[in-house]
Amino acid sequence: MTSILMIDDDVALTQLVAEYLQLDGYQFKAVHQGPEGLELAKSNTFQLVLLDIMLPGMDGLTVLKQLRQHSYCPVLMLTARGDEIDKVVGLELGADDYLAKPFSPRELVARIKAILRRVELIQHQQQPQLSALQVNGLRLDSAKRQVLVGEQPLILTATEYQILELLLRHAGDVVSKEDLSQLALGKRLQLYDRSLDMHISNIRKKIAQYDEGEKIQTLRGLGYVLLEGEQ
Amino acid sequence: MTSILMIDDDVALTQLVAEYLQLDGYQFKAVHQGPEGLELAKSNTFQLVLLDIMLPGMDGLTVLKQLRQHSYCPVLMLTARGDEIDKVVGLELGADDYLAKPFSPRELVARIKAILRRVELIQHQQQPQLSALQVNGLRLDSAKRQVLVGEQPLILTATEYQILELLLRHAGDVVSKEDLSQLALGKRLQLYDRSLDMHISNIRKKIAQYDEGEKIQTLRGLGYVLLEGEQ
DNA sequence: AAGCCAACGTAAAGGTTGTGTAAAGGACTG
DNA sequence: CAGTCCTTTACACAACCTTTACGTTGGCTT
Repeated sequence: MTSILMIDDDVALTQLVAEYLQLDGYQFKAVHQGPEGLELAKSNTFQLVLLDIMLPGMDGLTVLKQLRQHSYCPVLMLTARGDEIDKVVGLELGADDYLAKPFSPRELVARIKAILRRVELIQHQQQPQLSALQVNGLRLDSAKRQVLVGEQPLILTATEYQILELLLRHAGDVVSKEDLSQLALGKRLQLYDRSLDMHISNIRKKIAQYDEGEKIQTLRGLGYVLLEGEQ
Repeated sequence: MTSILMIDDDVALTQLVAEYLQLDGYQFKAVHQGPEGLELAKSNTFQLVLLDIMLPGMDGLTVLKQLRQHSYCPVLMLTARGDEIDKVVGLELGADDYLAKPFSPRELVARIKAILRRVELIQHQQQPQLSALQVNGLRLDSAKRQVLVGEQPLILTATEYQILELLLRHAGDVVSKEDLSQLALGKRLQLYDRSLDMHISNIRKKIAQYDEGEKIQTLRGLGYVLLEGEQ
């Protein structure tokens, strides 16, 4: 059961959000004070925290900063309209996303799901027993931070390795460009941002030096898949 | 019991609509002021809202915009004749349909039923326990966003997949072209719009590569059904 | 039964959008 | 300040969706 904590002094808003998230099957709890929220968040019993920036008593950014000293728990910041600066600061402090008020419940749920899906990707990523795995002629050696094509080690940059590792660890699954960008490049995918495409292109080129077969398949509009050779 | 809220300052009209909808077995309530209607709509006790664009006090579009920040509740906009622009704006703000005044009760009821049916389709769609299902030689793997014919995976475009998934999830039921267009293509079905027909044609062609049997049956004037093999 | 017409099937053309990639531009490092 | 890496720019291309056009089908009228 996924539990979500909301820290916001707007009681009416928290009640509204409570309704929607409970409809979607989430466990939900709201508190209206910064310090109280911080304590609860630190307890690590919630999979996600919705955090308002404007809070009486203790600023949302302060809460975030202190929380990050204890916990990686994903945080979605809620900001009043036009707090551009706060957004930037929040993301730098380690917020996972931000959402400007007023927001639609639809949008909120979509953002929450996106974050949780990404967290799952990361956790899947970190399973140590999969430190070495082999797919379709590619061998990942995450201890050495290296990928082999056949016997040939690829000379990858740090970013290229991260992207390829992510794809390898989810071989057969579609990984969205949004997720790849956030997890490997550490930034939201912007319109007309082509850098991820370039990395993919470069990775393909390096693999193709040793193996002509198609490894990374493009799914237009969806993302990329690392093809498994045969089932 | 399905409850419908009508927000319209024309008292005579609301009484008329009340009669018809109650005859059809709907719970009905009318209010004549924007703010009051907004409060009621936000309470989520109604399955559908009929919303007049011309309202004293608070504009119907404003009501809609504010409602959408709190609720998914379906909205059918009522517009005075010739408010073409309003229609467009309303649909962009998230109205589900519009109906020009004066309208016949018969038409109103038809539109209401269409919207409610679509909402049910979507809800049915979202049931996660049905992530994998098999019908008549077709297997849906929604985790991988893939459909298999026998063992062969189909190479579908995003749109084709959406259409086929919708049909598969309602196998044995007729799905209207209007619904398919709105849910898979994201637009109302226009007169002489043949793009949905083309998608169906292409899907059939792709399935037929591996299985000659008739999967998608046309019901002239009604829509399409994904045939279940045997009962 | 013939004829009409609207709905549908689909090939081909048209237009739009996302992606591939070379090359140039920045940013950082030692 | 040279080298490495990441990003941006620019253009080409391919995939995709839609439109057009014409043929076919099925229901309805006369």
